[in-house]
Amino acid sequence: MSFERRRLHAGDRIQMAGEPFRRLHLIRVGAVKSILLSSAGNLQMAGLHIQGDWVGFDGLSTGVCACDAIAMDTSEVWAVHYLVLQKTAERVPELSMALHAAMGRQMTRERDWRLALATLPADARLADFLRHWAQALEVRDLRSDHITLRLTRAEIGNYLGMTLETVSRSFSRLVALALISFDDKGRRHFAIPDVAALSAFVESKSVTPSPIPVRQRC
Amino acid sequence: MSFERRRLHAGDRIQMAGEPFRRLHLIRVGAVKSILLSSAGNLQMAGLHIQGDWVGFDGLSTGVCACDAIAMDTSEVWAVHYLVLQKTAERVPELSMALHAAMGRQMTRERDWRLALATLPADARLADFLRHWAQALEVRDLRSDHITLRLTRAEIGNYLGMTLETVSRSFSRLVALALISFDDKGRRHFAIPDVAALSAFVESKSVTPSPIPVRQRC
DNA sequence: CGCACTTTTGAACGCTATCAATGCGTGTGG
DNA sequence: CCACACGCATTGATAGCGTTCAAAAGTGCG
Repeated sequence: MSFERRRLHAGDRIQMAGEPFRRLHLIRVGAVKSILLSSAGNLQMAGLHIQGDWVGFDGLSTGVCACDAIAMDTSEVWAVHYLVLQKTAERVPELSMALHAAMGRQMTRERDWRLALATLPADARLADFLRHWAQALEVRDLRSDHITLRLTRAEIGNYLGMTLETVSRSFSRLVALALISFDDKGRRHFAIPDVAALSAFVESKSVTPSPIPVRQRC
Repeated sequence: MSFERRRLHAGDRIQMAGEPFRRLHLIRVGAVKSILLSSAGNLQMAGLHIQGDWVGFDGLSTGVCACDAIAMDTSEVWAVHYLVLQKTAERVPELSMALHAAMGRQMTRERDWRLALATLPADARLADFLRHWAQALEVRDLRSDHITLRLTRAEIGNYLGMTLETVSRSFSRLVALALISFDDKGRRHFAIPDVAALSAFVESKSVTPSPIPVRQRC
């Protein structure tokens, strides 16, 4: 099976909304964001992907790429034609199952984010976002102590469903609580001194609107 | 490949959180809800599935079922062992690709819901929910004029990220706007006189917090 | 009929959006 | 080199939407 290895710079586009779906991309190095053009004509953050994630599943069902995918940093991705991957997977069950597992992971993550949006107030939502980002880096053996987020406040807010002002305020409050600290290098570089404390903060702020009674009527 | 055909009554459980992942379920008739036990010990609506949807993808990545899946109504599901499905898919590419397409659809839907939570106010969120539900029924050639939602206000609110009081108020406002109307049979039966009007309402209320400037810096 | 659960509606509070002004960092041209 | 402009980030004041607390009405079932 032939992977095409591509090196990318920040801003390079991996796929474009509207083009026919042919390839999947496995991210090896760096980070990629998916941008979706909403019906209202606005750009929306559709997803964030880093090392080990696949990009392109959005075209599987319709045959057309649904979103732009743009490198956020100097990156390396492996592109593979879906049909080739499919053919190979027929002979290599492990590959097929690994692909399924990757898709399952992505579904789970997407669902968890939906739940986070539904249950967390602004501060906790940002904290949860930063925590997951740090954890994702850690799992991949990347340095997770000093983190650089190559996103504007507007993009973060768009992803988290809050205004850029609220993002900024939440950052300030998290700093005030010493749950994060900004680097000298600018307001996009920060550190998480105590991940456990950050997690505890998220948990403590989690509220369930309309808790479902355990005593199920159905 | 052997599907096991199962008939279910409201409240019957298809899978249980924590049990080892072995089977996927294809819903043929009826509707199923997925319930997740959150870290705070609360029950959360994880997903809603109807005819044509697969249930069980949540176990793909970890090997363990993440949520309970419970029939909301008299239903029929086809259960299939994942490993058997996998073996069969090696011989039948169409099956493999259909499965991928189904997973892609589910991912897209999950992402769309996340965006809806991020951009729609309460009334529009409920309207969008009802609209999608009606459309899902219509696509499957089920009657979509008079709809029965076998969910409590608390469950709807939990799914949409709002309190049950707000759900109730939003229902009332949608009725006042004549975008929906309650049936005589109770407050869980309703009709959508004009789907287009409902869609227009959702669109009109859609606001993008922190719009991303089209002029991308990256 | 009475009880438990669900739904509706009201009033007050709090969180987040909105509008607005200021500060910061970078690149450009005088 | 500095002034300036531009985009991004921060912070403040105010308003609005949704939550919270509370009470009452509707629904289903033994």
